Amino acid sequence: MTGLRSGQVAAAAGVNPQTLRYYERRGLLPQPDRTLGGHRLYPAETISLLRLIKASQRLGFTLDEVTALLNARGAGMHARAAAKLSEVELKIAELTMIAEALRGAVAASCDDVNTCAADPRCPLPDS
Amino acid sequence: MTGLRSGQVAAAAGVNPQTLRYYERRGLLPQPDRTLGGHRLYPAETISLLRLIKASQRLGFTLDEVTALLNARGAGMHARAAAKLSEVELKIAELTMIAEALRGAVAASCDDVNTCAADPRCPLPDS
DNA sequence: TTGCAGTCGGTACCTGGGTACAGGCTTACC
DNA sequence: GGTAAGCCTGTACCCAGGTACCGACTGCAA
Repeated sequence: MTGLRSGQVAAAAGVNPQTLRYYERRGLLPQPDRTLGGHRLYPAETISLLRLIKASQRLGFTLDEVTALLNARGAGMHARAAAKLSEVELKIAELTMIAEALRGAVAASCDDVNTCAADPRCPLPDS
Repeated sequence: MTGLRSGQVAAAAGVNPQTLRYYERRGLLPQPDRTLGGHRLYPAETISLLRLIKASQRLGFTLDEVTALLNARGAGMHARAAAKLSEVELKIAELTMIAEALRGAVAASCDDVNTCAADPRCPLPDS
């Protein structure tokens, strides 16, 4: 009966204990062993798995995508990362345009949105 | 009793009619005049106001921020745009690092997340 | 053996930005 | 004046990704 309790795992991975049960329901975490009394006993790898999930989220994957990623093997994984890479590149391009527009708004001394929007030099409406 | 009906305004601004009432509740749109029967009558400016709201959203402002923006005058507006600009620039920087990590993952032939995450060359866990 | 922290399952709630539906009224056109 | 389209209010629901609360039970140490 060895293993980590949910609170320990959650603290080690920097996650709310409720989130463990949530991930289990979503199929991101395998069902752990239990004590005789029904308390969960996690293997130590769960902590790195959680960190992997969080890292993938930071890479812009949704939980559904992470689930697919965790079940993927071989070229599937490769293709998904490549697909996500082009998504991220697209997003960077969009944000770059947005930053341009904002720089324009700052430079144009766009002081009052209402009047500025009426001004043809205002970059807001077309962005 | 002149003015535009909600359906006309919504269609002209490319917005769902329900959204007009939602924005009114949120304080983004002023309360319009009404017909004797209680139907809303919008001034024509409402259409450009809606477009301005949508443009601001595309610039990354939340509806709460747009509300504040619409009520702001002078330097407040300027400062907010500048603040949002640095937020956007930060986000671009984050996404750029993420793209780097993904390129790494693709290049490293990171075929199976589980084994790859255990591999010290895998860029996923630290991102 | 007692006491208390930790955990259990189930359910409800949160944020943001809307969208959908129900049942009734108004407006416009023929 | 009939009829259909449009609009009214109010309420409920959607998405993702959790978080909070409840009353009951377990585990562990003193």
